[in-house]
Amino acid sequence: MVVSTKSVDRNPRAGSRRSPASGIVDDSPIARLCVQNGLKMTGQRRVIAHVLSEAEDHPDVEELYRRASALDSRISVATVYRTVRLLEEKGILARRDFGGGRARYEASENGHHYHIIDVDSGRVVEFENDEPVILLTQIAEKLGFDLVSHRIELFARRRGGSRSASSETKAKSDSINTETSGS
Amino acid sequence: MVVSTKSVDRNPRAGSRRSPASGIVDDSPIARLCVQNGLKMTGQRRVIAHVLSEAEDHPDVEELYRRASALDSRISVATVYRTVRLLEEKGILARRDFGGGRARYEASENGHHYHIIDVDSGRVVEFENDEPVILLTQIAEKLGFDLVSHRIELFARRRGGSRSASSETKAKSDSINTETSGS
DNA sequence: TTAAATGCAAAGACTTTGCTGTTAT
DNA sequence: ATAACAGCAAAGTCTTTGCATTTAA
Repeated sequence: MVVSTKSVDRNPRAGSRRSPASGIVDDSPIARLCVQNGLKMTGQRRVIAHVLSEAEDHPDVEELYRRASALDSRISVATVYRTVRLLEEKGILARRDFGGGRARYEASENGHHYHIIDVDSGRVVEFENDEPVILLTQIAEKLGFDLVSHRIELFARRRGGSRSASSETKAKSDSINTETSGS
Repeated sequence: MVVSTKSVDRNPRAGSRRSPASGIVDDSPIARLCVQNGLKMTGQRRVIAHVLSEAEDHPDVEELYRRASALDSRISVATVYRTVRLLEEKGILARRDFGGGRARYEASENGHHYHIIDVDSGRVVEFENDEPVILLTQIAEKLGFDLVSHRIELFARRRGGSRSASSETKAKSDSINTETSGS
């Protein structure tokens, strides 16, 4: 969906820069986090940061490369790989595994949430809920552990009717990645 | 640990066979499941089935190959890969992903349980608990889904004291696979 | 007898890396 | 000026597969 910010670059010295190849890439939340983490903001990195910030789904490297390339062709997949790795180490990005062999990414700043994968369509829906972490923390405790992190993925099928989600739910549907989720 | 059954092959026609190369492999629970699923019981498959049945941990293909080869050298990794894939399709094996790039396996017949990965040692401890599935089923329902399956992994650290697990817990510690789980 | 299974090596899919040139600071 | 970064292609890791051969049923 990529709704770009498109603010005009009125003041070149105000920190807001753009990629030499296209004028549509501006500073983004993730680009700012990069700076805060002492990373150099190259044109490529700025584009990738922009793509990541705009992403409302969980793109894999190939998809990120596709989107970034569309904005600036001077980007190689190696750079995308290196960038997501770096950003993951910095805690800016979170790597996900929804099955299908390739890693998928999303901004950490999106807050903590879980994923439910529609087994029929491959679509990923996010949801927030405090109960799992409470339960799992208790379980870990009973086993003599302190919970450091956890992973939950639900694989499910849309129920017949289309009863919409309850109020506490924020459901962001993924774009389908022609996923190779075959048997 | 591999505590082999070692029953002497007194009656060659009684269905209990062994690998031509070594006398220690006999029918195993998983071998029986193979037969029930109409699979041919070759010497290699019998050995692999035996190894899987004896495994108390979650070996990856390389480890399975190592253990199987120790019992019968006429086994190739390709066969191990093909076998675990086949057995997974038949529902006999469950594939796990504990992070680290390689798939790990365990017998499905071990029943439903979850895993807690010790982030310090890499050891995997199993535990049973009915609450997560109840909670997650409810959550899925609220989102308009019917839960098909789910995945839960806890990453945790042993708590200072060694307060043992509560009564409802069956903790099976994994052998450490020199896991490359470092970031 | 014959479909299934195996071995071996080649190939695939995804990811990392060595090296050299470029660039943000 | 210089450490970080990027591109490219080679290499690495895990897994699958084509093909000729063997084998269980």
